[in-house]
Amino acid sequence: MKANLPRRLTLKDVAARLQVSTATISNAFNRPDQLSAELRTNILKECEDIGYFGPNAAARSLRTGRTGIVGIVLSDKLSYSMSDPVASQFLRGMAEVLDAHDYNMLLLSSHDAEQDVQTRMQASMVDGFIVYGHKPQQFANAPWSLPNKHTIAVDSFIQGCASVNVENYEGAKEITLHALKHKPKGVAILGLALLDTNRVCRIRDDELLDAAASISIRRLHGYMDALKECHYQMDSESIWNIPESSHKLAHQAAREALSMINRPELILCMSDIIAIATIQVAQQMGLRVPEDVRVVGFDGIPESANIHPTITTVHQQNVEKGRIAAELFLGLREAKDEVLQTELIIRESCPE
Amino acid sequence: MKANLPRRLTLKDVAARLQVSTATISNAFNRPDQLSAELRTNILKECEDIGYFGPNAAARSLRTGRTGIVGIVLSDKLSYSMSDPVASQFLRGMAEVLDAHDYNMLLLSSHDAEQDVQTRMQASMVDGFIVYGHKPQQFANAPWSLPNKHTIAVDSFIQGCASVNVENYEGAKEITLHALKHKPKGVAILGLALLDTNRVCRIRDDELLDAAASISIRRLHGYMDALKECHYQMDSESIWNIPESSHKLAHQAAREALSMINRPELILCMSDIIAIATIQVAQQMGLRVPEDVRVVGFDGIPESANIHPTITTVHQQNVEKGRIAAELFLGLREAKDEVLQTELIIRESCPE
DNA sequence: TGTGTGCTTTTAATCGTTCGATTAAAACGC
DNA sequence: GCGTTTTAATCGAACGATTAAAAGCACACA
Repeated sequence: MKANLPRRLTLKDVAARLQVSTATISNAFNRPDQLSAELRTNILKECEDIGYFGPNAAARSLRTGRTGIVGIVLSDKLSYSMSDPVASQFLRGMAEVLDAHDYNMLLLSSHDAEQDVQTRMQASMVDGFIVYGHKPQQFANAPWSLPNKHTIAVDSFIQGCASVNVENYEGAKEITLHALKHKPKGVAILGLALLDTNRVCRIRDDELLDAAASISIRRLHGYMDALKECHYQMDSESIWNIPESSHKLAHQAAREALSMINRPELILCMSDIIAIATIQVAQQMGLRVPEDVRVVGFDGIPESANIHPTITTVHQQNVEKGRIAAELFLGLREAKDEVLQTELIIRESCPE
Repeated sequence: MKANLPRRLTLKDVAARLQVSTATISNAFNRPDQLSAELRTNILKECEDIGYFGPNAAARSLRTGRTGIVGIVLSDKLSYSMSDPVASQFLRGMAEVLDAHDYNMLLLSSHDAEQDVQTRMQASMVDGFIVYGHKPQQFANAPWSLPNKHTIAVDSFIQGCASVNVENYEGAKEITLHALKHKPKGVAILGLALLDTNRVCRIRDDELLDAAASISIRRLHGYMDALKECHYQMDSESIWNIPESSHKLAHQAAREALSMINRPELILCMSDIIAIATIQVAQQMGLRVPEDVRVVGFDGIPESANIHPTITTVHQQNVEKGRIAAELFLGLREAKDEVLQTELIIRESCPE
């Protein structure tokens, strides 16, 4: 079935047909100024006629040394649940800028095979990488060194690479200070991906150290410091770990938290998804939000303003984060560690 | 800053260092059986030492004619809102299979520039395409003809390409027949992307013809035929178009529908996202679901089982859809038009 | 001595472009 | 009509790998 295919057309074929050199055809596509307009029109017309769609990408890439592709490295979990609105916004911002500069995105999930990832990355046809939402330990060990392929870290730091982060610590601290004004009786924390496990569980303080670089830990520190400042004492009994931002898992944790003998009057959630799930659970249990229990989120996804009660949260500029990551990648802005400000948004789930 | 870079390493460098031919190095990576284990170990060690990560992808691709990349063509809207759980599941299924066969995914959004899309596709470094969620008219005009790059259509048909679809018509008809058993007084339909517009609006019958190939239209026909069988008469006053599956837009349409003078007692929603939004609006208006108004969805996303009331819906196997698309692409199954069965799931929002 | 047999390694011909250098032709200034 | 610059098209060497086919080699068997 393949035998009778007419072999892929090349520059040479077009050149032969038109009795000009291959270089001229190439120029017709890449440097319109190098040949007369008339000839160029002819060439393009001939190409269309015989079905030549333009220079072969692999050959061009070999010759020029660039691919026009950026590898998006997503953590295992993320790539399997792009439904995360936060990731989605980030992707949108990134796509916007990359699109405008004729870059395409190659999805690379940073698989289980941890060791393997550098090799797979190097083997892929890209000009560089934007690494998003990875486990910090994955890249932490060695200074980053894929020659000729520069890398941007997002929501994390990689040795020797520019990065984009948000004020996770500051945002978490600010919203906590806000929420504590009302002097809630007890406080619970529903954390996101604090541990390297797949189950919802409570957390012991000593388990946290190794993940010290992750955004979740920084948020946690923000919570804790605010609590300390207000003379609250947290026992680790009141901190949950939710492995990923899914409604189901968040429901489970929320139910546990709200079923404690001393039911907390404030629940600090590390994402809006978790906050939404928590409010749902509370309502199912006949609790009023915010009267009986106050809930705050993190991220500021659109949905947080659409449900009832609307959610008090820390807004982060995800789209902008994506744009900046792309611009850093493209060299459109000075390579350094960018930190985006967050904004406290006070809504119904935890008013003044 | 670039001057002192030690130039990228090649097969040749390794070969020179080890005093063997480049062919041997190549074989060390690609055909372990072609050389002695001992030599191979040496080679691999040397590569690691000097920092050679394996054959250059572009060169390999030029030589072999394949890239190991599949282009995922997403409609404009989709690529900007991957948060759609349906797309997310589909992607997961696809990624699973492709991953296992060492294929990577290149994201191509089928941009505004309609005409341009074929050219962009041909110019990209991929072995072929999986086209998902595109506007049918985009590919309808010409028979598909990118030489040597085969294409799989998902949730649609493209002339001359294998495809994966689900029983949109059948599923829609079945759930409607179920819902009508209870003899609701009035029926409203909240449709998804029935028209090529960005606004929520009601629909005139005559506007529908041109989009006849889309999955939404097939669902609509399912609804309508079921209604007809049960001697219901729909005026176009009761059909809404929601341009994309977002909570916000769905809220708007639901509010309009539920504010009609003759409030419908059944609302047929073309996605679970829309159904969820509709239920929220109903509850805000003090209506009970299903007592005052029954609501059914489509898709069967996980969330539909987690909210209250749980949603009666048409489950479609999105993950499986992704797997099949990937397998068709890889030639792992016979190329033809696959149609996946749907399953009616009866839950609280529209019980028996 | 010759020759067949495995197993390793090398030879050498591509793959389809790009792009700096080069030449030929045309245009310009005086 | 002669030097000089501009413009347009060509030349030819890479780019970094893959892969049949050929060659080398050690050994055994007749």
